[in-house]
Amino acid sequence: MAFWLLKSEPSVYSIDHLAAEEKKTTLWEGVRNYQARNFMRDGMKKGDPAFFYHSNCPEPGIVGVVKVVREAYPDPTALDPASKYYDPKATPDNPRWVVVDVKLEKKFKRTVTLAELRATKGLEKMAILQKGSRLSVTPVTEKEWETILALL
DNA sequence: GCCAACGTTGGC
DNA sequence: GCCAACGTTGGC
Repeated sequence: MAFWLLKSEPSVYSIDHLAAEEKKTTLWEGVRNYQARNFMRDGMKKGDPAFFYHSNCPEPGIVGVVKVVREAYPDPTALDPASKYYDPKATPDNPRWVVVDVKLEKKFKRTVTLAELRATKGLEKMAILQKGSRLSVTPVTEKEWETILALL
């Protein structure tokens, strides 16, 4: 089993949006970065847990845990001209972009803030803490996972 | 809103 | 294949 971190701007899609979904499940759509896509396509397996991270907001940080409930398949928004994620280079034969389905497992009672992550020993290597890191899907080690859960 | 860091695009 | 220009991200 592998551990992950999924980043989203809460003004676009927050953990509360996910909580409001029927079945508390959503497809992680709109990823348009090859490295992030490859993590979803090649790395994320059914049952893998992932942190839900809020970025670009007043209090950036980890707000909960989701679980992969369906492995990678073509991102329908890439093929939909009406979608803001539409990619004219994507075709049904070569969909280019993928999504996974994730289900809300737990919303934390409080946000584990970015500042707190930075101040915690053992998390220095996390992708999210690297300067200029913009990947929306990144792997987390088991140790990092447990370290973060222990902060709660 | 600023701005640094980064990925992508496209001319050559 | 290089690299400048451009657009986007995301913390502050």
